[in-house]
Amino acid sequence: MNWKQLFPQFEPELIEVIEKEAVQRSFNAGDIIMRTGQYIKSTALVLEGQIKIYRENQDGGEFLMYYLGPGQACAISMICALQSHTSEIMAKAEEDTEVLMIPVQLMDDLMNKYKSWYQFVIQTYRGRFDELLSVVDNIAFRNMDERLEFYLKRYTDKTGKKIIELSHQQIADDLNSSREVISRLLKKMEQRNMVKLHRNMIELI
Amino acid sequence: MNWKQLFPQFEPELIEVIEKEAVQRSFNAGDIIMRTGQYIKSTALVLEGQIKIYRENQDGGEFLMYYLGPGQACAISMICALQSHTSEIMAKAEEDTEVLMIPVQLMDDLMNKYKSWYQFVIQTYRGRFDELLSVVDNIAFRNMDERLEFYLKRYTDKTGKKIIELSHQQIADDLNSSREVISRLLKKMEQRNMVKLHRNMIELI
DNA sequence: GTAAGGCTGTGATTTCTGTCACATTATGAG
DNA sequence: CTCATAATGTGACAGAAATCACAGCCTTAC
Repeated sequence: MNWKQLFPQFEPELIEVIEKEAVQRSFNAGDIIMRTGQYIKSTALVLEGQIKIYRENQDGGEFLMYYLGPGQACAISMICALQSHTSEIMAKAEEDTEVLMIPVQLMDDLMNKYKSWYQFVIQTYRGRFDELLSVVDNIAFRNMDERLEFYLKRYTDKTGKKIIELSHQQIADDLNSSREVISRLLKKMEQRNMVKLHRNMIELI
Repeated sequence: MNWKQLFPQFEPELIEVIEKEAVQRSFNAGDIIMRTGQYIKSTALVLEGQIKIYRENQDGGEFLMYYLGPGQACAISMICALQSHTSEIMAKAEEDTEVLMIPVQLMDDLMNKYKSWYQFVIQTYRGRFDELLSVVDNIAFRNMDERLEFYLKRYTDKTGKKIIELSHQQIADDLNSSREVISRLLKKMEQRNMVKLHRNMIELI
């Protein structure tokens, strides 16, 4: 696939460098791409698929922070990379995913030489920061019903589809809640004609 | 005061530029430095005092995200600045505060010309991002008692003092909880010999 | 077809937190 | 000193959400 279309803002010289230095990798749905505590050796540009960025606690609870789709990059890996820190988050392929791995060592150089890369990094930071802010807003100020609605909306916004292919358990995990609670809330939403429930699938109306 | 000591990593040329272009401003304890929705015209370097960065919801709830002390800068204003966005957060002087305001227009230039500035921005991003992450962790995974302990610990870490001069109400606001809940939890902590309670003051043991 | 296992629905119960109501105590202004 | 006000203590209750228990139901493998 022609990855350049996903990053039209990149200048030709930058594209050349990336083509020369970056490595394309594939992940299957469910693969862990990065785990907490692991050293970060490269920054990933997403070409295809979806990557789920989440936080894990000691009891195995997974808390969704955001998704990365085609044309996006992991802000954390860019920051960590620049100072060779370890990862504070987990990244998992939600679907089969293609990424372009750019070695850490290049970061500084790219930042200095290519305006379009610099802009991209800044923009990525800002985007992720804003997403984190809205996550904080939600858990700080909202009840589970509103958080669930936000979650579903974000999911469909991201994928473009009105169909959400997730079990109640998966949603509960992402929201750090429990399956029963999510089931009940979804039932209420169905009664209010906001969704239609099927097995492993929720239809937004 | 000699602000350069606070930023020893800055190169001489950078210091010169800042001295020429930046404006020093004072805020009194309680002053709002920036509010949600406001345009950002400059980035602030904190010289003295503490600035509280928080998120406000429609009902007036204030949710503390983190503090900025001497030698630190507002990451959000750096990001917003670069794209002339509006602020997503509130900033309030917790104590009497001195800041150095650097006009937005300079940002790009500083980033390109001064390695030490670039490093500083990156480092600031990473620091704030990490703080936000631990905030998310806390509200997502922890109960109020643990969040309170974390809050108190963070406060003393920040100020270096073992004395916390806040009313229960103020703490409740920061944690988006209620005064009674905080009072009760503090009482429990006192019974477990973790703190001593006084009026408008908590002593950590 | 049938058995097993993964989903989903639902009631009962408990825990945590927020809210209301009001008592008590400390502080500072006059 | 005295009173007004702010801060704190505490009981009672309400609501949201977590947990437990279990019953159907849909797939898939065999």
